[in-house]
Amino acid sequence: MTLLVVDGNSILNRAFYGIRPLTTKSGQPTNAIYGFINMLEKIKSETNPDRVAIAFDLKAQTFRHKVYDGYKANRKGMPDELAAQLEPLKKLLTMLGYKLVTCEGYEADDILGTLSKAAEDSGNTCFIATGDRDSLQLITDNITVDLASNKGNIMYTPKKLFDDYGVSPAGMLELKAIQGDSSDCIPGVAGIGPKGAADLIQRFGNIDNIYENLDTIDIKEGMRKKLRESRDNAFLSRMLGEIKRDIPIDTDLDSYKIEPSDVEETIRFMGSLELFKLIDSLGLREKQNAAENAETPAEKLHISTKEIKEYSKKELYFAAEFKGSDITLIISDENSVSILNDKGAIDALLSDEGVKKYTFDSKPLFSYADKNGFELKGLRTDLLLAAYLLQPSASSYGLDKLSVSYGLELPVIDNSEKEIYAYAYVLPQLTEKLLADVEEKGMTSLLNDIEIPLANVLAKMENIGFSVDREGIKSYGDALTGQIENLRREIYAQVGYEFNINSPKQLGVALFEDMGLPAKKKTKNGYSTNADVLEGLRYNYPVVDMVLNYRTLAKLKSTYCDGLLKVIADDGRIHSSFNQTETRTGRISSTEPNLQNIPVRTELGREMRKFFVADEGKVLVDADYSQIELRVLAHLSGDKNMIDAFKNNVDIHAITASQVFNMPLDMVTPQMRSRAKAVNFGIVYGIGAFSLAKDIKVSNKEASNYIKSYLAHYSGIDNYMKNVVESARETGYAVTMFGRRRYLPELNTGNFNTRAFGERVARNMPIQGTAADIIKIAMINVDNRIREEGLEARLILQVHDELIVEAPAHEAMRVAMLLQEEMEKAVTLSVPLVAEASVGETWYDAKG
DNA sequence: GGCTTCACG
DNA sequence: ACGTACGTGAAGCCG
Repeated sequence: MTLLVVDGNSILNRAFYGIRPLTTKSGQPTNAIYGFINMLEKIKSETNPDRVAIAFDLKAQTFRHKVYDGYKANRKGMPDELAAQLEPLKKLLTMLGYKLVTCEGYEADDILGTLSKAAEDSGNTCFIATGDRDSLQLITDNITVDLASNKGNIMYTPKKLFDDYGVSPAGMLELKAIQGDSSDCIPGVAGIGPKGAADLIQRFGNIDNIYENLDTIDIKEGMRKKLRESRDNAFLSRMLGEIKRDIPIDTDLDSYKIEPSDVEETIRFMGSLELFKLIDSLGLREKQNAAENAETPAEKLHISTKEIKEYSKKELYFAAEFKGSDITLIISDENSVSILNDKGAIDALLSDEGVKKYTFDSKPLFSYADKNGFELKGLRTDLLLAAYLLQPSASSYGLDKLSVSYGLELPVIDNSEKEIYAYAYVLPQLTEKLLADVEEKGMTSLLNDIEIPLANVLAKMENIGFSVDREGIKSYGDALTGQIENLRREIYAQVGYEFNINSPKQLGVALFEDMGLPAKKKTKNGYSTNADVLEGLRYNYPVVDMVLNYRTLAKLKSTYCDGLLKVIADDGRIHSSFNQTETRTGRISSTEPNLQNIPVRTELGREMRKFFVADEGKVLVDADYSQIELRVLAHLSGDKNMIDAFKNNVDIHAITASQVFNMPLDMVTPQMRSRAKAVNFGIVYGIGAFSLAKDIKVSNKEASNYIKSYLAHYSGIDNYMKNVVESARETGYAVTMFGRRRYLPELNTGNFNTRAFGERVARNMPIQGTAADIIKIAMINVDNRIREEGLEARLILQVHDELIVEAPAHEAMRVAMLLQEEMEKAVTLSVPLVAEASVGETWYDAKG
């Protein structure tokens, strides 16, 4: 028998923060209820339990006011929107037949501990579903923790736990004894964090061992001292952190059978919460019909798997799994799922144009093909990209969620727990539904002609990487370390004592209390110490100047020097990941590392770019768009003045200044130009006088006059901005020139701030998004041209309005021309698109 | 894990 | 009267 114990509060929290706000027409929030039931269904499908208990904390509602030791409890009180969902959820769970368990005076953890022990003691298996890592101490061979994390659910068995943490389940508690846990007010050993704790427990097993031999074990003296001083806290922490396993609750497993109450009543209740999709996905209507007809409910679809050696049909619906350089295709094949492992057969299929391919997430396939020296041909769709276009604001695009939201039931696959088999199986149905949706919304060309070809380009960029000068970065970093240490000493001398300069809290106290500097802003945790605030003080207080310099250097050292050194691959190059489904506007993003925010604005930071180099005998060709967002705005708004300005190829910020300040062009001062530039940026971002004033340091009144004057001179833009918000409110979304959408439920909320935010986004997204569409088109065309012309050059990086190509030196001029040409003619607007290219051996030199 | 800060377009 | 510009990612601190 299998018991599933669900940590109700933990899962509820995940559901609440993981699902976008949903409410009924009357305003009752429902997102957490919806998310909870979906997650519960997913967990059940993973664990297949025949008994289910759902544990709830009794004191959850009281966190809001709870105070520990004079500090506000770390756990925030439940937001009202969440608290309002707790009782309806409990009622619904009960109607669906689940038993809820609470226990006065104990936490939900203790319920998990007690029930899992009861299950194991009676010779059964148990799954614990939670988002809280505390429960990992409960794991045994018969007790598995299904941990909900940002990356999906992870099944923690003793082995998986050891792989991830290097300790046994009991070791988790020992870890906690040392590192503590502030959210549960467990002190631990002061000064030792997760790393130190893990090292100690991996080497010595538990704190009893450590303390019995404290004087002789081989550890640093500092650590010995910390351990000695916190001895009592360590043992206390272990006691506090230990989950209880014998609290007074019903441990008879048979009490936890699932016994649904009246289906009709349940449907009515869910209907009142407007959870219609859930009624369907839980199959309640079928159950109701079945009950009415006294028939047995439809059985779940059982599917078998079979291994195959080849595949001969002309339509291939499949998911791919990668392990190292190995690939496996899981193919949806009539009433079964076929597994194809043969690399030769797979490569042949993937490169055969005649085989129409439908999959989810094509970038790894393009990458695989590129690494193996062939081209992926015949790809008809990528459902991940389709899902992104349909819902660009989603946080992730799991096939499970997708199936649920399109009303598809995932089948049970014989002899397998692998979800991917079920996902592969539903691909044909899902493809049909998703593509119909994409077509209906007018995004078919966006998907087929931009996003899918772009996935290929991005895969190749990831594979190629960017060559860097490792030794250069190291010595630059060493120089920084010296300067940082000097600054640190001087700051300590000025303040009069040592503290952690990296801690905004400690720094705020040092500057604004102990040194008595005039404080400006406060954050909710203390004084604000950001550059904006400190900048105003740096010329009067040398210590502030030092802190600002310290911050600059520390950032360069930790994020850029240390950060980049960590990710240089064996080939001496940095292979960033380019994410195509991350941003809500259509831009791509770059991670591990982020190569789209390498410093450039200050000379010291810009030095960093000297370490981004071309290989021996090659050069970098860098081209960027000039004012692409303002040009897009000119086009979208049709404003005559701005279109003329761009047609005449004048300095747009200077001409804006002359219009806003009502001056002849040759009378515009640099200050006026820079203020006009800020207004231009502000317009693109959705502008408010207050923020503009803060940005350019003028009064609110003055800023508001600038904006008025701007909109009077560019009346086309004024009109456009009004219309674009209105149309977004009516249709529910903002849209780019190429039909890319961003849904804006914010526009119809009652909250002023939320709505104002929605309005700014409605103004900004079409501009930023259209610019993103344009450079994507340019990337595809550049990549094609390079191949058609047989050049060795390769596109290696995109930074929103900038493309970088690495090319043999002799191709430099040709590539520079090609880049400029393809970027400028990517689309035709009512103003010219202008791109400028330059060449150099490093990124520093190649950037115009 | 959330907050603050700061790097980019 | 509200609170204050769009889009990202990484590092470090702390409850």
